[in-house]
Amino acid sequence: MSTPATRLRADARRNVEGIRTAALDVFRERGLNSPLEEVARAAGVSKGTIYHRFGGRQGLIEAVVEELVAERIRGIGVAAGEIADPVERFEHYLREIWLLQYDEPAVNDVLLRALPGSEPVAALCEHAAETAARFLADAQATGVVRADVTPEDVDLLIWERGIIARACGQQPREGYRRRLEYTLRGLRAAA
Amino acid sequence: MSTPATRLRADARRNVEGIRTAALDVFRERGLNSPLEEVARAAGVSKGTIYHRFGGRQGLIEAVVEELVAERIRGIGVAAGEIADPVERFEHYLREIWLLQYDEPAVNDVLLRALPGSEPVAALCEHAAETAARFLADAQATGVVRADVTPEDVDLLIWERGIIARACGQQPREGYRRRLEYTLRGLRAAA
DNA sequence: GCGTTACTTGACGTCATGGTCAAGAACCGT
DNA sequence: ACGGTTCTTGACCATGACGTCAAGTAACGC
Repeated sequence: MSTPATRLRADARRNVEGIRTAALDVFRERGLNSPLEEVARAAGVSKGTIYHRFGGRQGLIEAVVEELVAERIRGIGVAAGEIADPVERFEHYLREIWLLQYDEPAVNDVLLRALPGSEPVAALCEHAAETAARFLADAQATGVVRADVTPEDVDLLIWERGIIARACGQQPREGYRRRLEYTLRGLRAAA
Repeated sequence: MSTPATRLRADARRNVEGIRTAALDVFRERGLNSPLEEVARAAGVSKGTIYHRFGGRQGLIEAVVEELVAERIRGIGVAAGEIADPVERFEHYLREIWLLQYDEPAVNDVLLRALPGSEPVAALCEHAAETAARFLADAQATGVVRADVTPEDVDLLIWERGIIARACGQQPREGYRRRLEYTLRGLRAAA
């Protein structure tokens, strides 16, 4: 949709942009399962137009996922990568991902792999999982993080947080954050 | 419904029992939000009958919640109460509740307070929360469990597990169990 | 300006769920 | 075995979502 083979008419271009913007808003607020009619209303078009322009929910998601979440997930990986201490790096990465899951419900719809068949989304998950695995291995090498934690455990801890954050509703961020630390602390080897 | 003012007709009594049994099955399998039509089918009656006999989902739940989960939740409290070591007692209680949440999806619908306005269900939650708080306080008194953990934290840790267990799907029990230990370990004070 | 074509609309069909109720079936006392 | 009463049924309405398409509207090229 970004560089169409045949140039779009002016109103169509306007609408595509409007829908993208509206989708960012609505998806941020309510997650990727929001009714498309909601997006349509916010964009001031009818839902038929969304189907025309994006082919349905999947296409729409793929059109906004980069701006919506991919950048931020990758940003966290990069920021963590700059931390020298492996344990701190690993824990910082996990903590930030977990907080992002709280702050952006849409992240969970991606991380929960709730969108089978979407190549860009799958790639994003893959990338996040690999980053986590790398950081985990480094952190375990120091002996501070338990050796019996598997990369799959980390994936699932992220998955679990996604489920929680999605259901979080009005839970205060501070308590959520504090409970993250319990799990993080539990990943360390006994002293 | 257990001791009706006016004696029920034979077919009605038969149906009430059939519906209760079917509800136990269906609720165990799919949680307390299963379509009532499902229960009706399993009981070999039509859904109208359920509305007649139990007044709707809420009434039906109240009619089975005792057998479905209350007994087991209380059982865990009692069993834990017999453990002498406060830390072990606290951890055992939490672990068993968490596992029950995995094993019986219906427990979560109760513990998640997803049934506003149901007195017996609310009482059950209350009881579980109080038990947990008591065990927590004892465990903290030994200095082994972090002093900054609040009873509300424990409530919410249980709540979080409920959300997770409910979404768990095909996740293997063993991994679920292992990840519980991370959190449990995280509740202990640093050594 | 005007015809052609791209674009948009919103009503429609569908599905899954919750809940209701008039009409018919089953039971029970006599 | 029959009448009155209790009980059950399943069609019915409502809601809220998805996805489609014929018909109407608006932009573009000339």
